[in-house]
Amino acid sequence: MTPTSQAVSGKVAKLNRVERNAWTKRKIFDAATKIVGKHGYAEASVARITEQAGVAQGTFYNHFENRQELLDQLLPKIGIDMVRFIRERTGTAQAARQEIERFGAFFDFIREVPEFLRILNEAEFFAPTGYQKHLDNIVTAYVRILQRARDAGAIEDFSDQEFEAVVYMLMGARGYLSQRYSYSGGAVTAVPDHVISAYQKLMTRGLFTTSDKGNRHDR
Amino acid sequence: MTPTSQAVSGKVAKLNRVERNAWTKRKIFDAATKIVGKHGYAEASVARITEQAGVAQGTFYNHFENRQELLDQLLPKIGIDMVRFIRERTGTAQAARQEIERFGAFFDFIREVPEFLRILNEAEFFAPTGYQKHLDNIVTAYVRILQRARDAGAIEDFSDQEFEAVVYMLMGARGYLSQRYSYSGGAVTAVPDHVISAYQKLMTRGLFTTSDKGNRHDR
Amino acid sequence: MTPTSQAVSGKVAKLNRVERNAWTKRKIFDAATKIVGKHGYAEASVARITEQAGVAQGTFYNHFENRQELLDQLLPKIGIDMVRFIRERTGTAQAARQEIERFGAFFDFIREVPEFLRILNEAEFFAPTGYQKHLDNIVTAYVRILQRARDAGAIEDFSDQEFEAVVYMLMGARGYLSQRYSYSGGAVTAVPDHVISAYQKLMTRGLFTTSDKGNRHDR
Amino acid sequence: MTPTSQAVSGKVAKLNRVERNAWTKRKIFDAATKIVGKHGYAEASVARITEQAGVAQGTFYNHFENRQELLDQLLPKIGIDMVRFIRERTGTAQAARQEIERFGAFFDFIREVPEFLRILNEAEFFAPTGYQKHLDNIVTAYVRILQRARDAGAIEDFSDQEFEAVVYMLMGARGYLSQRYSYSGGAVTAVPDHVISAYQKLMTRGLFTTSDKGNRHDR
DNA sequence: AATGAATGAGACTTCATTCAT
DNA sequence: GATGAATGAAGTCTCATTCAT
Repeated sequence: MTPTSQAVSGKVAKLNRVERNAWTKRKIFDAATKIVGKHGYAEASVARITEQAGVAQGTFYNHFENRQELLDQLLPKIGIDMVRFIRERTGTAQAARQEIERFGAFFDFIREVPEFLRILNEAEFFAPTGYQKHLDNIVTAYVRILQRARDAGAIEDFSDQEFEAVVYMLMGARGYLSQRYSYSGGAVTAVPDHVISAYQKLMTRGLFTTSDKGNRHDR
Repeated sequence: MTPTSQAVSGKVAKLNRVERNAWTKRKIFDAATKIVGKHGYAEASVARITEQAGVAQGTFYNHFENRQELLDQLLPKIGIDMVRFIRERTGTAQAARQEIERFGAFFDFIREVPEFLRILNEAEFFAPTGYQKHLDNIVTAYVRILQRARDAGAIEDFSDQEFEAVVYMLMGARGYLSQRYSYSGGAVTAVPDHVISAYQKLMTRGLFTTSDKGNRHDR
Repeated sequence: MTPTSQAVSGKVAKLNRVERNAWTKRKIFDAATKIVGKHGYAEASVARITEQAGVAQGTFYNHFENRQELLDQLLPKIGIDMVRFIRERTGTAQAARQEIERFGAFFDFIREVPEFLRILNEAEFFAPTGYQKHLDNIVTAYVRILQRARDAGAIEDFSDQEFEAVVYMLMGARGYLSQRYSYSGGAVTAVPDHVISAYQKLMTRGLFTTSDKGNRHDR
Repeated sequence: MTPTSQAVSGKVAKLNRVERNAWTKRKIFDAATKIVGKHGYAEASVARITEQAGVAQGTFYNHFENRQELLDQLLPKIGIDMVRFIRERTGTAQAARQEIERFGAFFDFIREVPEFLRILNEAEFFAPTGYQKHLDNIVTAYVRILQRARDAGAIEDFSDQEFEAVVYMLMGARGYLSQRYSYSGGAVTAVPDHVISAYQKLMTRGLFTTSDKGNRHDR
């Protein structure tokens, strides 16, 4: 389902009780990810999820308190995968360059896990609790990144409070851009170059010091 | 309901047929705006809307083909009010300053029409047709503003395609910021100063030339 | 609509009150015939009929007590046209031959007035009063025909009561045959020859004396 | 409900899951038969059927895809009962005599299963799929009977194609006769003798060879 | 006589959740 | 723990008819 969670690929011969239990729960979870990712939360009825998972409807309630509980776990789970994915693809270059790398990695992740975009975008309304949890995760991590860049002198003149607002703007920008530019004819596509360059100009100039002198006009 | 459309404040003694018709449609429309704004699209059943409007359920279908048609009209309608509202509050200062004025006016509008935020945010899923229409309206208008600023020399180095991406980023930034900072304890509040300053720094430096020299450090 | 009722083909310049009244009623009637014939009684809502007729819904109730009243007039009206149509196509040959002519003329009428079949078949449930009226018309006329044939010696051995039963059988046979053999690919088609020959054998031998001697083996 | 399916006469103490399931489905089916038979398809709303069956509306959809699916099963199911019923009452006499037996048995069946007539007659419009299935069943079986009679020399001069038309005529005759003569004052009654004699004369003389010599005038 | 907006009952269907087996 | 039938509330939409203009 996600790059880091290799799909369970078949019934293993012998499982103890705990393993069987976890395995069933996992089947349901993966089924939900698949369905929400492809058809949206609204289509993710318990009937449909359990059918996809190959278990009975009643089984669902042995593993989750209710439908909402599962739905609220979806985004934070994948969100963590995303953070790890992006971190792994961010080098040790200048702060401004790193930000562009993160931006690109975000779109790479969308193509890697096509379910993510839909789960992210709809979560706000269909899984508000999970959405909030995800946002908190991202904001916390991102603000820390900005703080470090400020400590390193790559950012000046922004307070911690302003950093939070900046992170929301970055997330908003990515969210809207991904919706506009990640799809084409039903398929998930790479983001166009002019979008990357626009982001680069706006955010690099806006956020980072140009004491990485000269770079500004090189681009 | 909206700043420019003063609420019909009571049954006028005599209305001809056309007026009565329009008045009923308006009652339904306003009821829907109120309900979606307060409780979201999902709660905006025809039963609830017509009850709020004080008409029978069947009456709804004399004025709208179906529930979705009404829902899809909500956002574009208010969106136009918003554009007008912002335009009226934008002066003739430098382009960068105007952008900050627009940003502030956007948040003023949210407080003026508290329904807007929810209608905007949920429209993407519950009224996709209307959402798209609204986006098109905004992008068209906004790109034109940016082009004029470029013509005036206030923006350099951005192509038309990049402008479109920029507008999506601006909209995304506002959308996420408004969700984070416009509410407090259930009530709609003014956006904090540090959010405005963060936006100002990021966008002014990122988008506009500082050939309005020196200004950069004045702020 | 029917062969004998030439469609009113346009607004005549000046009509007095009575004529205008009749003209409106006629428009509604024709619209109903068209709709029921093409889409069935179930689809013939007052809204649809009046729309087709080009009048307002309320106008309907100036001319008909209610929807059912109109519906019940449809079949008897066309039924009379049918009787006349068949009579005109029945010669003065032997009684048995005349019956075959009537049978053929029935199918000719269906092709002439394609609305008839549907109106006839559905009337039993959607316009029972009209259906009964139509049946009575047909039975009365048909029994009289049979009686005359009996008087002429072409039929023996059937009582008046039996004649009524025979007429129901003839009508039933035609009804079922028309449903089975009058349509082909959506269009109304001529009835196949083997159907006519089957009818001819069954009814001629069954009903009429073969004192028209030898004929039986001629065919 | 039907002669061959004795009604389940009360909740049996212990039923396993499969049996309980079948029992519920059966309750719904029987309720529908009763309602359609007494009040017609149009009155057979899911609400009414489930109320009659003593189950919740939602339960209906655990057993039938939708309302139409059940409706379309009604006639073929009873139709099969009818065929069996008639076959059991048909002896080994001459072909012509057997046909009269079948005719009489048809009317006996109507009295045995009073729901049948209404279900049959309305099915054409309210359950066309089921109606077609029923017709096919009947035509197939009936044509075979006629073919065998022809093989035995009891019928001459009819082709297979003509047989099909004949069967439609027989069915039409029965259908119309049953509607006319099976009811009296709301109750289902035996068919009058003169109807039987009329059928006997028409069909015996029309269809069968009188090489069962002399018989013709014996009756 | 014509209009057409308003009415409101009632239809089918979906779905999260429960619970006996 | 797994099952899946049962539940019943709630949703959208249709339509014959009325009535003020």
